[in-house]
Amino acid sequence: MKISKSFIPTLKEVPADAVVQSHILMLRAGMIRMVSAGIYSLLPLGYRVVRKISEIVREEMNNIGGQEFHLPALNPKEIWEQTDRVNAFGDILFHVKNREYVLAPTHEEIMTYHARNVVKSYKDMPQIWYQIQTKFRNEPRPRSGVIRGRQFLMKDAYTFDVSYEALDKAYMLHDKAYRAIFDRCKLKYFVVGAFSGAMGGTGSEEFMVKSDAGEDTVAHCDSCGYAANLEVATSIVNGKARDKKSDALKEIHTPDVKSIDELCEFLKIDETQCAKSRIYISDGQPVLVLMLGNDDVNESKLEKELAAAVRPGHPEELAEITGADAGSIGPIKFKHRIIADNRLKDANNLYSGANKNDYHIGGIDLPRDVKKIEYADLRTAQSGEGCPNCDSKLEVFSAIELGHIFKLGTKYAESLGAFYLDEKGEEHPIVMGSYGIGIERILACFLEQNHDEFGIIWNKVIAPFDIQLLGLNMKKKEVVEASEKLYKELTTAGYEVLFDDRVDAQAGFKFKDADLLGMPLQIIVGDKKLKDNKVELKNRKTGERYDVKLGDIVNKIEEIY
RNA sequence: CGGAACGUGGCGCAGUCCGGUAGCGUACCUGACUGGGGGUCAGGUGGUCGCGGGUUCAAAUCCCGCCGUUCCGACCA
Repeated sequence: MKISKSFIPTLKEVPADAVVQSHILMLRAGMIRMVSAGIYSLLPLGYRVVRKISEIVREEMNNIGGQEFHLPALNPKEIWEQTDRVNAFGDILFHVKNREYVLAPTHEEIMTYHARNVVKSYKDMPQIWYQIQTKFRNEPRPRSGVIRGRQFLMKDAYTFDVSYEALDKAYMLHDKAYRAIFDRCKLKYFVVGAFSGAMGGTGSEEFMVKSDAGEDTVAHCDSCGYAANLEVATSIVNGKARDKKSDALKEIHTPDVKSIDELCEFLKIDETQCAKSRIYISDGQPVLVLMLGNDDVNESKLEKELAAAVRPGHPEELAEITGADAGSIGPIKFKHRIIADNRLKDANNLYSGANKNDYHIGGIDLPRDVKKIEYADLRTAQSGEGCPNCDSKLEVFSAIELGHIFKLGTKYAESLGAFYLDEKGEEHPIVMGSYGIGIERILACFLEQNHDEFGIIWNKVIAPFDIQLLGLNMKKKEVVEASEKLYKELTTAGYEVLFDDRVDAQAGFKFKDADLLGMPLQIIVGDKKLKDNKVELKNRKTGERYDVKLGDIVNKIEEIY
């Protein structure tokens, strides 16, 4: 393709609205333009990449026996009411104003609609159905360019099986296909979900990429692959060792001491001698949560432990419940439920609040002084702590969710009436799985991982073109002739070539554009080297340059590409 | 939905406090020169200053309302 005849609007300056690297690069390289918040047009260069990514996804889905559909994005609302998902999605679901239609945010309903009354026998299964299609979600806050949009491309797949055992197989196939897809796209990714090699796992796995632009926080171990959302992540940290001798309880006057740090400073003690108190309200009842030192309470873990939603107590509530303000609260004489983090298990000689302003209590022996205490894992894991699966250290960072595979079960089959008959003629609901991949997210994640200060660095798999051919001075006849000839030769040899044939652009301009657009190889045709019958071949990633004789160019490319 | 910032030729910004000729860089058009890291010179095109209302002799500028975009938070099947 010749640049002089193409629509590739590159930008020299960084657009004010773009913050994350992938977004900046897509805008600067002329791949996308925003139409409205979270709504983007893919320009020709961007769409070429999206098509290449889609083709890889398609091949790997077909490899595991998937059959491609193309379903409507416009759905009758009635079907969504049958599964109660008009309610479940709430404001996220787009509604059409002049018909009883909704814009589909996903396609469990429609796929199940097609399966019901058609997939009637155990002989009809297994089935793997998928599509690559536009989804619509009224995100309250679109952000990070294409990473979180109101309209986006998703590969969504659905499996139909006779049993949970058969579903496990379908799930495994998708796990395999997803790894193949992300490997082929050369993404550095990891998998979150308790999938420790044993069959089944938890029934859900997320494929993620580390990125500051990510919206999830995860703990990950590079050496064994352990990965978990921070909401559930565990880590190995020492508890408070029990001292041989327990001191007696003693009340200490601690004026104006509010935080653990201030308490340690005031009493010249270590924070691991302190039990931090937090009051939460759950089901209208107060709960005292004790943490060792400055450990953070993980509210998700607490909610799981209590099997109910929690919220921190308001200042007025704290005074009413304990008789003291935050900073002076503790377990001694506390009249309600007490849960302590596992690090405090059976600890003694602890300092904590006295439930009396400006006083703390020392010498607390939990088994001796706090009879009705429960223990649980309530802390938030931190970088540098021990991996729960191996001897290595955890790292905590934010990440982007690229794909999700999920064992659905029979929920949709039951609510939409998709049943089949088994060998004995008995009726059962079809057992389903659901599997998604964000297509633009693959693109964004790739860019997050593959760029430098000058621009994009594509690999050959998803690059929009293999080669950018630069005719430096297109007013010189020799340069025009040589580069036009190379363009034909390379195209004939099967390479996709973006030919910078612009007459009015200076050499420097073309170099900058080529580095920004980032095709794996650049061929530079200038009159100086042409005098020796040579052109320059540049590797965008490594920066290596080769002077190559005109007749050898295809051979040289085959050698290094 | 809560907090904050911004909105001025295609893009990046100044001007707003203190009301009075819309400005700079870049891009674009014409011509000449230049031709290996976003080139030089000369001459040009292009703006309802987000929208609506108000104050005023006069509003990009002051006041009120709305809209849009971005960031932080909440939310995220």
